Amino acid sequence: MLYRHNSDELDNTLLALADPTRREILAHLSRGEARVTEVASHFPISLNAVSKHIRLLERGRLIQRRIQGRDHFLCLRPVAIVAIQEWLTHQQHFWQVNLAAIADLLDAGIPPSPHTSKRKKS
Amino acid sequence: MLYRHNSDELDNTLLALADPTRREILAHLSRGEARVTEVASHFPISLNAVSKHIRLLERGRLIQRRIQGRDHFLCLRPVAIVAIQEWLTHQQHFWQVNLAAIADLLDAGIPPSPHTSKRKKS
DNA sequence: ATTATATTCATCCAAAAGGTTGAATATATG
DNA sequence: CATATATTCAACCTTTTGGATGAATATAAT
Repeated sequence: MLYRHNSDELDNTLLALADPTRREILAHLSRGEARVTEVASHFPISLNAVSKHIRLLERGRLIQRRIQGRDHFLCLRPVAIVAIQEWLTHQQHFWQVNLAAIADLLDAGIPPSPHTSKRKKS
Repeated sequence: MLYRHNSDELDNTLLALADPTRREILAHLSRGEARVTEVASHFPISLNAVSKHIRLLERGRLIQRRIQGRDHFLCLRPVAIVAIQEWLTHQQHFWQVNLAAIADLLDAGIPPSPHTSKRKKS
């Protein structure tokens, strides 16, 4: 990625989501704000490991931190999710065109060639 | 991630999306299927690098490959996108509750405190 | 003032990502 | 056959992840 350092925001958001522990942290925070130690207590990994996950979630703009004394309260920050959904919706425009084309072929009785559709191996 | 190896599918899909080159590859494929070399010609990196990106996109179930002679034709595979959107929608249910709470506070004239949520920290 | 709690920082490690180059493997084409 | 093309495989390098542990820092409580 030496030749491209725009779109970092979406990168960071998607990367932060691409880990089951971090998604679980988000799920916990969806039930209300919590301190770092509270969050960490639900995971079999070290507090420090959770602290690192939280940093990545912040980098992805998925959570935010409010420091009060020695406690760091975390809460969700839904802005980034909207950005992802916008991107997905934009992509899906093309993808659904693709899907529609496949459906048309099937509808016309053309046998599904190995590429255009593997459609439900069901 | 020694303690958790379920949910790998979503992991692989999101990780595959968390790179601008790979998202550009998807954008190219959204305009129709293409061979590996055709895709690679649009990027300033080596063919091998693109080949690796393609492997990650396959692992994320975002594209599929049809081999015809020496040519490998790639096309989009929208299934995974649906999985992501389902996950996002499920999450957003909670997140929008959170947003609604913030909106309520603002509506009541409470100044936006840095943490955006003074809901029961009991 | 001392101790306990909450959190990060620093370091280390193994594995993976993202890139390179060079070789191998098919498959077309002359 | 010989050669060119399409693609992957195999190393290698550097940076980042995801984990661990131990030390540092800041704040709270006794």
